[in-house]
Parts: sequence; structure tokens; C-alpha cells
Amino acid sequence: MPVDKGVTLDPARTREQILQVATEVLYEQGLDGVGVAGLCARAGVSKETLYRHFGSKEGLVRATLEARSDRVTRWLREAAAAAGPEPADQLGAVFDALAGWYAEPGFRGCAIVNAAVQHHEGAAREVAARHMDRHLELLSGIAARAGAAEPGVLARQILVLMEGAAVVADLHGVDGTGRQVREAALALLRASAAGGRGPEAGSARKTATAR
Amino acid sequence: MPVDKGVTLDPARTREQILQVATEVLYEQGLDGVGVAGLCARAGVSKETLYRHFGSKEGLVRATLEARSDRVTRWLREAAAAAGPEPADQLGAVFDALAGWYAEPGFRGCAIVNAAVQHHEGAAREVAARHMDRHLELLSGIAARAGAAEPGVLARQILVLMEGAAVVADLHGVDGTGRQVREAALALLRASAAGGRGPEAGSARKTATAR
DNA sequence: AGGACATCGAACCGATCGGTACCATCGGAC
DNA sequence: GTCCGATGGTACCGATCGGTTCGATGTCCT
Repeated sequence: MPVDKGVTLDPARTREQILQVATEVLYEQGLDGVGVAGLCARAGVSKETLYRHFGSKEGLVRATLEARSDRVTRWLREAAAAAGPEPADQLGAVFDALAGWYAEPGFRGCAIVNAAVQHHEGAAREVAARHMDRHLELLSGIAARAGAAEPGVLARQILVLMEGAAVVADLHGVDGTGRQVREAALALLRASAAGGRGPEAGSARKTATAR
Repeated sequence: MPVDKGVTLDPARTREQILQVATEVLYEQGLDGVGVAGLCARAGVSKETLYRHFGSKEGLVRATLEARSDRVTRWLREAAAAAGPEPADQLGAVFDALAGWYAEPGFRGCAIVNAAVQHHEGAAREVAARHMDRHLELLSGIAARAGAAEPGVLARQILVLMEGAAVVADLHGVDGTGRQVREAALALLRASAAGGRGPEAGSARKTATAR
């Protein structure tokens, strides 16, 4: 009886069920677009159960976004790792993965960014800041291995491309966005790796690492 | 009596007052973060007046965002025009202007994008799509004058940088974001203007114009 | 003076919000 | 069989939501 207790009446299972439904609904409807009652109805649980597991709607939002941040981070790391040792290949693989995501039906931008932008205080913004830190870790590694003069700066420029791509693909249309942004990221990587001395001086100046 | 009727009791004045307050409040609190009653209180008008002018909260949101889109578009066009004839200077001036905006106290990202992301239907998304079209117009002109192989593609890549920069500056911190993104945009411009044949093939492939 | 128009303030509407309390029920451990 | 923890269902709370209506007040134009 260490693990795998009964099939039904499993608190962990219930929690997962709520989280899964909340992930879908909060993404589709927005943080304020659905009430706790509606959430419970779609998850097939009672309000009391939801509040026992998450304490408040805010708690549910935090747990949902943190789980999502974990999944996305893992997903991108694996995409990069599977692309072999070349930094440019890894970066290309990351943006290939993102491009596939943008093209999925029901894509509405980055759930974490969307949530963070709806309330300027609360859990969502903290999760979003941490989420971007994680992206930066991955990108700085790639930038450093590519020999970028300023890996931190290049990583941040590519992060801007990632976040911007989600917004543009969502609000302005997906067509070509994935490929175009992939090429832009690779161009920045090339320009930075080509050395501080390009045909016209380096592409990135010395700036703070920020945040 | 053709124009400039009385000083007080001027419907156009009242409308402007409501719009101005709505611009601030909807940006600070979010679309769902404030009720019509609160809006009226801050604007010093009655609900009846607001509804007579805008018909509904949605109508107020649309009018507010459209006015904002007009102002931002004009602002960026003037920044570019004031920078002289060189495309690279114009692009640099646009991103300088944006960098200044990110650093302003109370900056919370692009109001139009933020609004559009909160509801997946409604006026905000239409305004946002049109807003980006206007940005694209400006950027394509610069790209074309710079001799970019594919001005439309380059413009879209730079648009992604613009929108991403606002998100990152808002959620991850402003430090350096403005300069870094400015340099990234200029690097893309250089890479694209250097000719389709770089050291490693062009930076942008043939893709649909999107949307 | 008079009428048309604009506005305020407040009451009011039904619906929904996040959150709590209570109780019957049911599965699993012993 | 017996008890306990997890649960569903439901009613309920005060607050707020977007939107409507009405009457009193005031300003303009003629």
C-alpha cells in the first residue's frame, strides 16, 4: 500500500483532474472569463473540494500556471537536447517546436503571459517572471556554446522573439510566423557568434543582464 | 456658432473626458478589473451619460483602444520621420522611442495587446489586429528603403521584436530591454539588407505575408 | 420666455461573483 | 461491521456586475 491506493476517491487524482480542467478553461476563457462554479461543473467536483485543494481561485491559478511552466520548460529543453550538439541546431529545434505550437488549433498565445497581463498583481506575474528566467537559462546556454560575445544579452533578445512570436501568432495570424521568427533567431545567433566585429560592429552592446 | 459652442455642457468634451479616464483605468486595472460604475465615478459622469455616448462597456473599450492605436501609430511615424532619410536611423529612432516608453513609471505593456489577450472575442482583438497592420506598414516601408530582400518578412520579424519587447519589459523587467531590442532590430535589418546571400544563406525565407 | 438637450444622482433590475457551511454519502482501512 | 476522510450537492452569504429607468437640475438656442 505504499502507492497506488484505490482507484476512486484519490485526493491526488482529484487534484489532477481539477488542474487539468483549469488549465484548459483558464486558457480558453481567461482568468476572469469563468467562475469557480463553472470550473467545478466542468471538472465534475464540488466547490468545497476545489477550495480544500487550492484554498482560493488565486491558489488554483498559481498551481495551474506553475504546472504549465514546468511542462513548457521541460518540453523546450528536450527539444533542444534532441537536436544534437550544435547550438544553432538546438536553437532551430526550439523554434521549430514553438512554430508547431502556434499552428495548433485553439492556440491563444502563451497562457502564462496572458494570465500575467490580466492582473498586474497576484500569482500570475510571479510565475511569468520565473517562467522567463527559465527560458533565459536555456537560451543563455545555447548562446554561450555558440560563442556569443554576450550570451546573456543574446539570450534576452531571443527571449523577446519567443514572447513576441506568441503574441503576433495569436493576434495577427500564424501564417509564416514560426518560420520567420526561427530565421530571425538564427540570424541573431550568427551575427553574435560571428564576433563583436561584424561588417558593421557587433549586434549587441554591453548592457545589464536585467532583472 | 459653427464650432466652439458653450464652454460647459459640451457633449464632445464629456466624451473626451470619459475616454481619457477610460484609457488610464482600463490600462491600469484591466478590462475586467473595473466596473462601469467605478469608471463613471473617476470620470465624474453618470452611468446614463456614459451609456449614451458609448452604448455599452464594449463600445467604450473599442473607442478607447482605437483612439490609443491612432496616437501610438502617429507617435511612431513621427519618430521615424524625424530621424532623417536613412532607414537604419529611422528604425533606431522607433526603438529609441519605444525604449523610452518601457522605462516610464506605470508602464504595463501594450494596452491594446493586453486588452486583446483578455477576451478572445470582441472589439479588442479586432483593434489589435489592425494596430499591428499599421505597425507593419511603417516597418515595411523602412525595410524596403533599406533594400531588404523581403521587406514584408523583415517587417514582420521586427514587429515580433516590438511586441515581444513590450511583454518582456513589462513582465521580466525593463533593464536594458530597450537597447537590446533596438540592437537586435538593427542587426536583422543589416543581415537582410546585406543581401539574400549571407555567409550562410539569407536570414529570411520566402513565406506568406500572413494574416 | 420657452423648448430642446445634456447631465447627475439614485434607485432598480436580474445575474453572477468568490467563498462558506451543512449534510448525506461512499470508499477504503481496520 | 465500524469508523474516517474525501466527496457531491445545495443552499446561502454579501458584494458587485452591466445595464435601464426616472425625475430633478441646469445650460444652451431661439
